[in-house]
Amino acid sequence: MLTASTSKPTSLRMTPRPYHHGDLKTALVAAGIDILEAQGIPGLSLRAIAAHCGVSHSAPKNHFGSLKGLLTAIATEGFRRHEQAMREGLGEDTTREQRLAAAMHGYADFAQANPAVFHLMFYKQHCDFEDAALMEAANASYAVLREISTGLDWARAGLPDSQTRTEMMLWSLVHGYANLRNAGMFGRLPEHPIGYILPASTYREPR
Amino acid sequence: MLTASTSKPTSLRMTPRPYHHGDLKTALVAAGIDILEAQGIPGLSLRAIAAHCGVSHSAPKNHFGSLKGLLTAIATEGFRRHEQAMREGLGEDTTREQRLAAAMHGYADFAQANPAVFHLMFYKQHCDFEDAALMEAANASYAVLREISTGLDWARAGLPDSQTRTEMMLWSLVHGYANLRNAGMFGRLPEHPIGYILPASTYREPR
DNA sequence: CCCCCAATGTTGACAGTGTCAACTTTCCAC
DNA sequence: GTGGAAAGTTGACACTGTCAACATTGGGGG
Repeated sequence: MLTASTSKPTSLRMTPRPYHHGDLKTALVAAGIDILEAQGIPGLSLRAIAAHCGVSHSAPKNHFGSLKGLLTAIATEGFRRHEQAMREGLGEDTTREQRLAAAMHGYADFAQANPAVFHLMFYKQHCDFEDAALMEAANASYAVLREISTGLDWARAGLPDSQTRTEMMLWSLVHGYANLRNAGMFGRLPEHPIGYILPASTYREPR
Repeated sequence: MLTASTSKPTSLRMTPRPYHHGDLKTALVAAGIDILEAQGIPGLSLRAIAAHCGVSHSAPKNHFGSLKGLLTAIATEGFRRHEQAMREGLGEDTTREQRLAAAMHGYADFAQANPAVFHLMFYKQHCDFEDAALMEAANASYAVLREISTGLDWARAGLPDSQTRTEMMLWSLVHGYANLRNAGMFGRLPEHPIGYILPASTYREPR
């Protein structure tokens, strides 16, 4: 049997799909995110991602070891974009409360726009939370909320760790809101943006 | 090769595993919950559940149609237990704020004690949220929080739907707290029970 | 009382999955 | 140049959910 074309080695300048991809690692993560948001986790498979990159089903193993490794890399990229989404609404000239509200909106909006990636980012069974890069990206994302809430105190007075409790409260609030909304749990309730259920001093009109 | 025993048809009174199980549907859900909490979602498979009940790999299809159907049934049972967990701490003689705090503790404790089932209950990709039984169980669970928060108002004044906003805020807060704690996101923060980050009037000392 | 039929379980097959071992191709450092 | 490591391919394996065809059981109408 003769292979029809693509048999010419390097004669013409047509770059006939080189044996080595060039930047397969990045391409796999990007393809994974695309498939994830298009078809959800059930449609995401190592083989589908590999095929999407025009590469054999076993190629990803060289870069990520296992499916969990690839999912961890996807979640890491997700945290980077998540952090970016939170920082985008942050003007330097606004009050601390307004900055906090903007970050909360960024948090919730990202979750709504990228539900599958967002879910992956916080699901232990799929990602390796021992991974250094993932931890770094996750901490960088949390640091946004942490920085902005510094000095604020909504937690009850008279208890220690007021700063920590404020962070936990705000994080829980926005994270639960994002999850419940993505799950459709607010379906029969009137629509209320995250700003409507934030503590009073962080309120701002939704855009 | 001879099968050792269980070859006698019906001679002795030993009930040699009758062809029909009797209550397979319930047994499958119970086995599913057990496997789910022991090995997480990756260990949960139709075939494993069937084997756990001593039944062929295809028997569940008669009762649930597909894997999604079985997972939906598991989630439904999860919501029933979830509601029960919330109601357990509710004494009739305490104040409304104390009752609310008790329900919040029940919510968070259930999530911590049954992380895999809890996760399943709020994940659209796995469950069929059109299922009538699931919806009924989920609404019954939400009704606890709804009943108890009636008349309370922590959301900002001057905006409409204060009751709805109060429900959304409390639900988001406890749901996010449960999820983040289960995901290990509070790992490096000091431990704070849900009572510590509830709005001031619902505070009670943790048991 | 008996027989038929619907409900319940079983068996075997199929396509699809992640993982691994053995192999080939390419590129880079010495 | 050349040897070895990195990158990609191929084929196999066990496992999964789903389906069609079949076997078994038990209950309700003749």
